[in-house]
Amino acid sequence: MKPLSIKDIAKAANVSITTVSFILNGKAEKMRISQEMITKVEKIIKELGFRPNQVARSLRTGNTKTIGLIVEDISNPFFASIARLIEDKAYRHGYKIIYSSTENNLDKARGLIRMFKSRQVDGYIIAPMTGMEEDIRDLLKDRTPVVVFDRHLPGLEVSTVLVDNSEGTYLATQSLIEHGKKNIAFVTVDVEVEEIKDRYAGYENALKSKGITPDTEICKLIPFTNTADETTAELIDFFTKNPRIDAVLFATNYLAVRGLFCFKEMNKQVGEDFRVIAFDDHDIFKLHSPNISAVYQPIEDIADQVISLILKELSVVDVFEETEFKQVVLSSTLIER
Amino acid sequence: MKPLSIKDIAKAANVSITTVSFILNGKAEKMRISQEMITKVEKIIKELGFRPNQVARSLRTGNTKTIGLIVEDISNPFFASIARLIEDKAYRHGYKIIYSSTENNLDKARGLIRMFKSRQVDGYIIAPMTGMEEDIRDLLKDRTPVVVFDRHLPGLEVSTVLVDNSEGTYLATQSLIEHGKKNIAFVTVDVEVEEIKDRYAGYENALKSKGITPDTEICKLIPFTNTADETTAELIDFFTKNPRIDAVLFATNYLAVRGLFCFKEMNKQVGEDFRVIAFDDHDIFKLHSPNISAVYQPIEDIADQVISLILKELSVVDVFEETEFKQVVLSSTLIER
DNA sequence: TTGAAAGCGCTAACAT
DNA sequence: ATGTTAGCGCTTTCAA
Repeated sequence: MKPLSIKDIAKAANVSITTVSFILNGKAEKMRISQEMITKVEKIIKELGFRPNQVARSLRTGNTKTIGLIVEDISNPFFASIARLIEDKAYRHGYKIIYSSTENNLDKARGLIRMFKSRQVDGYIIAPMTGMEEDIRDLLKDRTPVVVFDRHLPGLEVSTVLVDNSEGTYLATQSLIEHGKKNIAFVTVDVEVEEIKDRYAGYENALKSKGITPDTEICKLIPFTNTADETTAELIDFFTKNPRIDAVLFATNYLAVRGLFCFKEMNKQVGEDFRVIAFDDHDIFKLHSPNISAVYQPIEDIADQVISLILKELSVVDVFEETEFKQVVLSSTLIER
Repeated sequence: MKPLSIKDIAKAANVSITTVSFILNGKAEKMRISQEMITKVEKIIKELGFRPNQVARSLRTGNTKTIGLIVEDISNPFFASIARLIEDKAYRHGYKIIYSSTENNLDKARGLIRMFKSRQVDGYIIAPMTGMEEDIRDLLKDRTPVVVFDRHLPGLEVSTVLVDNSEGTYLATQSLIEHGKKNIAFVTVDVEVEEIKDRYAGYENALKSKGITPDTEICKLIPFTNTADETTAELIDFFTKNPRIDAVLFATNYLAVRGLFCFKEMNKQVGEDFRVIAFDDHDIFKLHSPNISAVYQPIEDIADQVISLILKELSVVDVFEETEFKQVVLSSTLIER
C-alpha cells in the first residue's frame, strides 16, 4: 500500500513525469501543454487521489510552506487566540504553523529556533525574550523572514508588531486619578522586557503629569516563576501590609486574576472605593461583580499585522532587494466598566 | 551563505559522508568507527554548528518526527491547555506538533487530514467530528498511528481517550437533587456527538434514578453556530419563560460562561436558591460570587494518555504486528464549591 | 573500519 | 509540446 508518486500518475496517463509536474504546479499554460492533456492528467490525479509528497517538494525547492511560531506559552489565552487567528490566515495562503512554547526559558527558546531551522521553516513568528537577539539576527542574516510581536528587543532591527504599552497604562492610571484615587498600586512581573517596562513607564508618567510622586512601596514585583498560589499569597501579604492603597493597576491579565482571588480571600470589596484595572482583557473581568475595567489589546489587529508582514516578507522573490523592517504599533484602549 | 551540508563536514574532517552520517545517528559504535574519529568529527560538527537537514532526512527515512494535531479550536482553553501539554511531552521525544483548527467544519477537517498526509506527518491526534470516520479509517488502513480524544465516533475502531461524560453529569445532577432541586434545567449544544449525548444521558439517568421524569421543556439546545451574544439572548429568553427552574446544569464551560452573563443581565442571583453547575472547569467559576461548582475533566491525564498512546504506536517497528486499539476512559469529578 | 553509490519523490534546466 | 535527467541532503546497502 505504498502511496502514489508522480511516477505512477505519469505511467497511468502515458506521459512523462515532467508533464505531470508542470500540470501539478500550474505551469502547464506557460509550457503550452495541450488543454486535453491537462484535463486528462487532472482527471487521473483526482481519480487516483494523488497528492504530491510535500517533503520531496520541500527538499527540491527549499521551502516547506511552514511557519514556526514561538511564544511563551501557547495555552495562555492571549497567545492561544493569536495562534488561532494566525493559523487561520496562514492556512488560506497555503502555510502551516508549527508552534512551540518557550516557557520563558532562554535555552529552550534558542533550541527551538535551531530545531525549526533544521526543519527548514520558511519564516518565524516570535514573541521573543531577552537573550534571543543574536539568534534572531542570525536568521535575518540568512535572509529568513522573521516577525516579532508582543515584545520588543532593543537594538534588534526586525519587523515588529506591538501595542502601545505605555499608552494603555497611562490611560488606566489617568482614569484612576480622575476617580480621585491617591494611592494607586502597580502590580507587575519581574520579566525584564521592554513591554513590561513601558507599562510601568505609562503608570509613572501619568502620576507625574498629575503631580503625584510614584511610590515604590506600593509597586509590587511578582516573580515570573511563581505558581498561582504563591502569587496569590504574595499579593495578600502586599495588600494587607499596605491598607492605604485605594486602587490597583495590574500589568498583566493573569496577575489581575490572581489579584481577584486575593481580594476574594481577603474579603476586600472591589468597587468605587477600591478600583481595579487590568492590562489585557479577559472574560472574567466582564463577569466579575462589580465589573473590572481593562486595557484592551486588539488581538485581531495584532494577528492581522503579523501575518500580513510575514506573508509579505515570504513573498519577496528578489533576494538582493533590501528588506525594510516595518514597525507597527497598535493602540491599546481603556475599557471602562 | 548556504547552510552546511553533511558533505561539508565530511570534507572538513577528511572522511566520507557515510562516516559522518553514522556518527550523527549514533551508529558509530555499531559500525566500529574508531573513538578518535568519532571525537574528531563531533568536534568539527560542533565547531561549524552543523545541523542535519531534517527535510532530506525525512524524505529518505520516510518519517518526519511530526505529529498532526486537529482540534475544533486551538484557542478554546480546553484544547489550548491540552495542546500545551502535548507539545511539551512530544518535544521531549523529539516530535514537533503541527496543529489546525477545524472550526467544526467537516470539509475543512477532511482537508486538514489530506494536507497533513501530504506533509507526511508520522501520526495524528484528533478531537474528531462526525463525518470523519472514513478518513480516519483510511489512515488506519495505511497503518498510520491515530489517537482520538475528547470525542468518540461510534463504530470507529481507534485508540481513544475520553472522560466519562455521563458520569460527570450524573454526579452533578445527583448533587443538585440532593440539594432539594426539583426543576433542574439542562443547557446543551446541538452538536451531534456521543460525548454531548452522554452528558445528557447522565443527567437523564440521575433524574430517573430519583424518580423524577425528565422535562424536555427545561432542556435547552443552543446552536453551535451562535455568536456569544446570540447565546446570551437565547438563554435570557429561556430562563425568563421558565421561572420555575431552580437549578441548571450546563453541558459545556463556554455555555456556562454565557449563562453567567445572562444571569448577570437578568439580575438573577445565583446561589442556594438557584444552583448552577458547569461541565468542564474554568477560572471564572472559582472567582464568581458565589462559586460555581463544576465537573472537572482531568486535562493533564488526558494529555498524558494521548501522548503515551501515540508514542507507543509510533514506536511500533514491526509493521505486521496487529495494532490493538486502546480505549481509555478517565473519570470526571464533581468539584462542589 | 571506512567509502562509493543508489535512491527517497520531486522540480526544472536542457534536450528534442 | 513533451521527455530526459541532474540533483536537493540524507541514509544505508554493499563493497573494499
